Amino acid sequence: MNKVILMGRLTRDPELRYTSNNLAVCSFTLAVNRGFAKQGEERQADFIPIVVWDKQAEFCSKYFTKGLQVAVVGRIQVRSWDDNEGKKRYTTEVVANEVYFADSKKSDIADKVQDPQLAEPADGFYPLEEDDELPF
Amino acid sequence: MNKVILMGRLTRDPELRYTSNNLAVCSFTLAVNRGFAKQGEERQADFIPIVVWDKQAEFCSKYFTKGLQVAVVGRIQVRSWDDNEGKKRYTTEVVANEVYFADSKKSDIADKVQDPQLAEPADGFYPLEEDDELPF
Amino acid sequence: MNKVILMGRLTRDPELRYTSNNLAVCSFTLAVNRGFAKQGEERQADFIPIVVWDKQAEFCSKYFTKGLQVAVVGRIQVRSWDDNEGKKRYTTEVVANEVYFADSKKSDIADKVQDPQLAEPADGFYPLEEDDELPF
Amino acid sequence: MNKVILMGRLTRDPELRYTSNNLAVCSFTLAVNRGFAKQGEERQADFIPIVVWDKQAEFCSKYFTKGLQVAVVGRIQVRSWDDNEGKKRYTTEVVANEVYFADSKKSDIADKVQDPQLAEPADGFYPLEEDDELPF
DNA sequence: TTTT
DNA sequence: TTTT
Repeated sequence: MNKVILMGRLTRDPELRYTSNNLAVCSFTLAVNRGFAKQGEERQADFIPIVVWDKQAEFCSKYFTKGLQVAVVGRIQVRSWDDNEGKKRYTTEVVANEVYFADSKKSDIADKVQDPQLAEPADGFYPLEEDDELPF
Repeated sequence: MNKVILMGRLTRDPELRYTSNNLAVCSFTLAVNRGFAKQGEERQADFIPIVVWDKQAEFCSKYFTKGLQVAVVGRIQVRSWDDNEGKKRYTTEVVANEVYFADSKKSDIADKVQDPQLAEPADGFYPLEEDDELPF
Repeated sequence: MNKVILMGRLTRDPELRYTSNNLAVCSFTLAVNRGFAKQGEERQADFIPIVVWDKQAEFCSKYFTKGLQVAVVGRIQVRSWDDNEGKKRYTTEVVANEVYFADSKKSDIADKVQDPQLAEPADGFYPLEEDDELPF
Repeated sequence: MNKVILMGRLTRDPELRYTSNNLAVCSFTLAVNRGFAKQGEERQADFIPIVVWDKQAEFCSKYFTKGLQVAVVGRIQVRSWDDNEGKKRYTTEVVANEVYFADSKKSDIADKVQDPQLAEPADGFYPLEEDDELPF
């Protein structure tokens, strides 16, 4: 079991790319605030990279914008890679398989969108093919 | 482990009451929409009763109103009681110990509220005393 | 958003039935303990009804037994029905779309099971047809 | 909102340390398997670093061992630091505030342990003091 | 008894 | 590199 639920704001507009296999991947960072502000201090936040695949990727790319408050459900993924000195590095991101508007005005969209594909979110363990590597 | 995360809208203004022990309890119902709308159909929803205790109860009572979109984290609780024919009945509710605005405009409040008590949410298994029965 | 994560023990062997549409449905109750025991007291528990559909239903029926510790991920569903006096009654259950062994010995099974269908859990909002009513 | 729920096995015995402020911190890595095995392939896993504070830290250090299956609830935390070339690096971990045995035999312990302190898990935003930096 |  |  590997479940993550986040609510936060996009730090930038999302980026949409395609794998060599022509599968859509959308990426953005969520600023997730921690608790309430302390007297005289700014609220702290965690900046968490999110990756979304396929139909959901296109949905995010179309409707999400910088500053928008959204909620996502997904799983934590830890990828390892070698830096240019040949040292092993680790990248952690949240692979989201459900995305929501957490914003009054925008959440009306969900009432209008009727793409049946969107009603069946890709499951948490997306069946990536050998060549469906992340394009970044 | 017993964890529930919901996002939905209040079907009415919340109700604030006090136990005989003078502990605040706030209750409301969340309408949680299911997936996306089918062509020509209305979106379906689950109507889920929420209970919040103590400081958080007063917070909800103060800031939450009918129609507002909010998110809650809590646990499922099943209470049994006897109806007037002496038959055992079951009531299921979500006891929330974290509450959030899922609404752009209202979520500004979190940046301004500085009650340190609110920064330490009551934990999921609230140490209710013998006489801290639900007042409803 | 409507997300539930539970870990607990089956109070009985699960029951497997089929809808008129021949879709498998498995149901059981999870006893989910609350926190730790108080001195001299028994641990309290919530008894939460679980419903599982399709392939996952058959999986549960095959491998789950009374007393086994398992974990489930799903959503809360509130169904209304009329009792024999014509009064509206409400039933709350958790519709699980991911199920796990939370038990050392049994969790080995997951290493051996290779049904690709099981790797793609039905999503949270199962597309029930008009006649896929719960058979109970 | 920042919620993580994981179930997996410890890759090593946990490590217990103390901050300069004498607060206990326990750290370990969870191997969380992804879905089911593919034909002829090994199951893949994510290796996720976990941090636990205070009473819970001492609990984990006492009862958790390499290979044990456990479940945790917490939040994702992203820390930044400067490497020895002065480059900004990011470390992601899960700060757990609830820990459970997901293992038949060990979960009996929870029935016996009666430390009231353990019944009140530290909340997700632990009020770390200025000098309660992670000791690693 | 239900929200947008 | 960060959001309100």
